[in-house]
Amino acid sequence: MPHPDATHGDCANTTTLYGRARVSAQRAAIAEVVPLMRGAFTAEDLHRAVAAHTPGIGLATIYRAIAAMQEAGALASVGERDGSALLAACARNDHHHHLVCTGCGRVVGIECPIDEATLNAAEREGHLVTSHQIVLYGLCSRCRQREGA
Amino acid sequence: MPHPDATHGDCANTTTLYGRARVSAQRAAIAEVVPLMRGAFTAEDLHRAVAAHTPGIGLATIYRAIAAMQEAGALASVGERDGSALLAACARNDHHHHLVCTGCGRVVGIECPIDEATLNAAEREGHLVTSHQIVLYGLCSRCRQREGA
DNA sequence: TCGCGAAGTGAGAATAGTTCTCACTTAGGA
DNA sequence: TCCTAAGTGAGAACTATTCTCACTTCGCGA
Repeated sequence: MPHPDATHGDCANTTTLYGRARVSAQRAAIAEVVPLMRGAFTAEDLHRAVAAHTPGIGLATIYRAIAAMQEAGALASVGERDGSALLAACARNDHHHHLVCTGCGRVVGIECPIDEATLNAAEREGHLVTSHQIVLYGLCSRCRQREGA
Repeated sequence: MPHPDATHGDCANTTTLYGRARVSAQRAAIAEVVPLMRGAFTAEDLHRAVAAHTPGIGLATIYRAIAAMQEAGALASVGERDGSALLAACARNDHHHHLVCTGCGRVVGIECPIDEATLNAAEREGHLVTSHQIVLYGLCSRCRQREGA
């Protein structure tokens, strides 16, 4: 049951997040919360966070919104924690990957670290690479500074 | 209940596959089947294949062996299919990654496609990369030839 | 050869993340 | 105002994986 007084539809942000999918009040609420999530989060984390703003929102709605956002490239899966998928919001729309900070859990978007030439090495072996999935693990700049201090 | 007449323990192959873990008859049977698996496979696929040689082997045993082999680096997770984890046998022990062929499902071990210099770019932004996980998707040499033909 | 403790096993119950179903509501175009 | 497609909440269903339990086996020292 979409909340009657929530904003929806014409929000520029949400159209980016959901692609061409219809944007209801619930999805708009989710779209507002996602960029505020710190680091990688699970579907349940997101449900809790959204429910704080929009009480009564169903878990199924969360999963449906996640699927729509993943399809639109606004959300990425960056591994798993305790058996549930870890998600991260994508602030950028271009081709990029993620660095998951093992210190604070924050997820940072980074340039694609695959060198074209190196990628061609696979081609020299006869393979044709059409897509790839990369997750880097390490320390973000903040945690690194904190460790150094 | 380990099968009384199965070989175990002193198989050079299995010690590589399981690291320092104890190698029972069941695990030896699994170790024999894993290299024969074509392409990526699920735990259930492996269970079926092993059960053909060793009837009655439990699914829990399969999962335990998978965990041991992953720890030993003999088995890698290369994504998922229909909600279950996709696994691939690692023929090599050095640092490498996998190309999952979208044509035949075969998994090929490939050199790490991350250029040191490019990886350092993340470092220039202040991040410290300690590990990474890469899966490439595309066509293996065989499928590419078949498509070209 | 025996005894002992650690580790592996099969069966199946338990857990939990995710998906599906259903009746209903809403958006938006004609 | 209708009509249709799509979204919603609730909760059941599904299913991959883990856990528990009683038992067996291995490895090693005496």
